[in-house]
Amino acid sequence: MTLKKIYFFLLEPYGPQGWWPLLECEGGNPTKTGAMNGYHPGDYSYPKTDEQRFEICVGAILTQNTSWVQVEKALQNLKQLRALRPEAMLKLELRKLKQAIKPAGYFNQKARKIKLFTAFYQKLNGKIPRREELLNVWGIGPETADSIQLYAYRQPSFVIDAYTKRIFSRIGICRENVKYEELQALFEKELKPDPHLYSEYHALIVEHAKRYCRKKPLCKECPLLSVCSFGQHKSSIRLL
DNA sequence: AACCAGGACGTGA
DNA sequence: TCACGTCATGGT
Repeated sequence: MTLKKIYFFLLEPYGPQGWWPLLECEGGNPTKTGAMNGYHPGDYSYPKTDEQRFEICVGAILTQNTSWVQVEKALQNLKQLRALRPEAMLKLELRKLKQAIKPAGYFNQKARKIKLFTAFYQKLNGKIPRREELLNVWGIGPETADSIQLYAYRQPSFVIDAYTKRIFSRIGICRENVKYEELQALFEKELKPDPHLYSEYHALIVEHAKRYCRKKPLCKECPLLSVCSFGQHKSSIRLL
């Protein structure tokens, strides 16, 4: 009940976020960050094509510990090179790949990760990968695996990230060093396994963390002020 | 001019 | 298991 209530507390002020952002989609909205056209609020029917699915996977790797604006630039470069398809990506010279994704940082590691993932992706031949399979690919950790599951394949895996831990530990629901699978299990227990709900919730969490629940939080006008125990003495509603 | 961003891996205790 | 160092660019 608590987690579902918080969901609506976020949805009301922010509205549907239109994740996962794509380079382009019909009737998409401009990003808040860059000049892309890929947010599609309220439309959960993406990816519509296999190219979009692959683009989401690559974006999920590129955005590891990196802001999305930088990832947009990298994706644009890859698009320019026509490399946002598995076959082309595997053929692309390693140094050209590194050059293209340089804006997103960690380009040595990420180039290798993308190559390895692409080989894995191609072997799937359209099948949906299991979470364990994804985790066995070098460079795919829990968050990236769940992002791919949820946004590329519409599987009900709840994505946990640093923002999720920050927000929900401040609220008082968990501690700040809660383990990934532990917090994920809580969300997946409290919420029905609906990919639309999971997608929207995670996107809202990111938006909320950027707007109010920053490192230095802006608690004054926070929409969650009434349910948050941060900096207060009110009894916490700790579930973990 | 530090600090941070939609993490993951390798290492040594 | 776990804490810590490393990877790298660009925006604020």
